[in-house]
Amino acid sequence: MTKSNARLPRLEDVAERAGVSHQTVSRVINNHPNVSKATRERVEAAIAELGYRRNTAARSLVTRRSQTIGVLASELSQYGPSNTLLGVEQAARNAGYFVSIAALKSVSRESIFDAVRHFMDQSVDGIVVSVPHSDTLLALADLKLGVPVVAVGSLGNDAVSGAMVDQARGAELAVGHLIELGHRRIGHIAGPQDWIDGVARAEAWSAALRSAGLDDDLLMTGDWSAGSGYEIGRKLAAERSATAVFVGNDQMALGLLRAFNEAGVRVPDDVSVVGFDDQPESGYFNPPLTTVRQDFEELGRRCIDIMLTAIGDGESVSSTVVAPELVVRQSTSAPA
Amino acid sequence: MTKSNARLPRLEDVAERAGVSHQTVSRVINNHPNVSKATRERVEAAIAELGYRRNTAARSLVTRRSQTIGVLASELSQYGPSNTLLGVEQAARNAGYFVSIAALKSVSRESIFDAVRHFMDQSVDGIVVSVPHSDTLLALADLKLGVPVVAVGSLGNDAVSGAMVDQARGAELAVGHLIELGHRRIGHIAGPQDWIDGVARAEAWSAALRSAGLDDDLLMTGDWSAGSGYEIGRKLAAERSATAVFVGNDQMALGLLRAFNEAGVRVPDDVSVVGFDDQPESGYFNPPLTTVRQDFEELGRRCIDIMLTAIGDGESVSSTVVAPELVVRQSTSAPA
DNA sequence: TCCCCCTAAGTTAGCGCTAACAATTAGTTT
DNA sequence: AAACTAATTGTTAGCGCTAACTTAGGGGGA
Repeated sequence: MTKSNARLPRLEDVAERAGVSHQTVSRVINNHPNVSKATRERVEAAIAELGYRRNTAARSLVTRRSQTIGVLASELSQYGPSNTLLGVEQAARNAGYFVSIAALKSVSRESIFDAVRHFMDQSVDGIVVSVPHSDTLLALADLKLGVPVVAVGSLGNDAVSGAMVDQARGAELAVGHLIELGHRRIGHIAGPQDWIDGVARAEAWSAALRSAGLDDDLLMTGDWSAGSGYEIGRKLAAERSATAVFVGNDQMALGLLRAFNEAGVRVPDDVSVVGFDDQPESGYFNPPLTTVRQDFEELGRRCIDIMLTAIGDGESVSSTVVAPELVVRQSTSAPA
Repeated sequence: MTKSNARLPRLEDVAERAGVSHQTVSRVINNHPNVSKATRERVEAAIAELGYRRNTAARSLVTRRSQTIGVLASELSQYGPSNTLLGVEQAARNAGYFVSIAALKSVSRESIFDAVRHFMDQSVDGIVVSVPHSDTLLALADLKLGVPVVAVGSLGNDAVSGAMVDQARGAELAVGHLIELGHRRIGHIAGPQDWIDGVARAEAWSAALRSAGLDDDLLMTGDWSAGSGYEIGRKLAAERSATAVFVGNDQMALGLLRAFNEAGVRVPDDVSVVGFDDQPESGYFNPPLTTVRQDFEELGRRCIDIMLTAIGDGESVSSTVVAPELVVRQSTSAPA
């Protein structure tokens, strides 16, 4: 780790010091069998003494693997995606991989291809795609990259494998909670319908209502932002059509809460609100938000599990569906 | 981009097709002078026809540069750090660099060394450190890595260069605004005092008060979380010592707002509150939060500017201090 | 005992690229 | 036109590593 002007030690140097051939050293660092215990120890000592570290470029050149996983991500400034990245990075680094990142400011075919080209230039061993737009996956499936692609939040898409939080279950939990409290008119503020999760939650909301014999006509669509939740909240406050709202994420719920507060609609007395995500702040909203918790880090870890399997470098994967959890706080109660 | 079982084309193949030597092709892709226009065009055509892409590993092996910048980051799930990463990634990719990331779950000497070792194994060309603890920089300065280190949020530390948002100016803006409104008892909820920004904001708050002839005795310390803001808010609500509070970040401000609301303290009628960061949600707090905006992406971009200069690959840098901006919303007013 | 086989090493040949040097051509200058 | 210079292109030698092959020693079965 200390800087020095002298050349860094290489296999040859270690070999010389240990009195073996460079190939034997290579065998030791790659855990090949057929190295006697005595030599192995001698080599390991030499490695430690010289502070030898393998040259990644040379290794990549000959193995044609970079030990690097590319993460293609968008919306990185948001809670979910950034935590997924955290999980991915942690698991990948633990497994000895480098994590290269390409963040998309805007999601378009062009920007995706750009990022993918970037990764191919780096000859990544695999690409984790954390871009929650449904058409992204299709675009990528078309590409036939020659390396495994694992997607965050995609099952049901045969072209690309991935891990996901069970969105349907989460929505069920939220809606079920409201129904149990006695609500009969339950609206939904959905996320954009070109987002996988946006669609999944809206569908599950609708299914849960119908299977309880309730109407699913109170559907509105926002863009995940607090601002859009606020706008919709103003309308909702004027109409007073629902006694409860299941909101697609916590940020829109925050906007909704703000609009209700301004309009004198009391939460939960007049209207109950359930969010989705459970960001760290949600417990301090006004009132503290009942919401559905997603374990994004776990999601990221699972993606790497799948990736390692695909690369042929890990155990087979147990499950690719992460269970969500309902967190009840003070934004829900029985209807008046 | 299409997968094929055949070997990818290499310099040699392009050379053959263009009827030149492989070295000439190398000259073209590296923009060397002394290549005639005619040959350059011929080579470029051959490159396009074959879909040639340079092999990074081979190049790295001989140049001893990886075209990779390592980003050592912590607190990535938060708004500021994740947006800084965004700016870094964008600028680095634009400049033709790969971005490798190591996220720290906990900040300790051990975890930092681990991450640095990881980067050295990858032979990154430089390391951007986005870890806001003051002792991190010291630890890194000790290390003498042999590659440039650029820190996010550090001036005044001679050992490591970096870009920063002008924290003092930001605090001045916030406190100045409160003083102008007529407040005389202005408290501060500081961030942890082992964070560079936490210290800087607290000091500037204190300085601004004193230069206006006011007392700076109402200082409390949180941990940046909404929870800590909430706890402090409960105390503050009971004491009623301040007519205005300058809070170290927006999340703590959210907790404070929640505590005040519970305790029946009206904002801004009873107490004015100013935050710091301007997260996208802050405009939808209850009430919408007056706060100091930081341009994190710009901060990240500046870091890469500095890095490129250090690597010897970019123009010299104009300024390394990013100006913050006061955003006035509804959480501040003249004292009763 | 001899032969076969298995283990533990060593040797050789690139991976695809760039830097350094060598060679050729064209363009001046005297 | 000879002799020099500058511009352009080609040739050679690795960068540090691993895969594939080769060789040198034992141990066991006939």
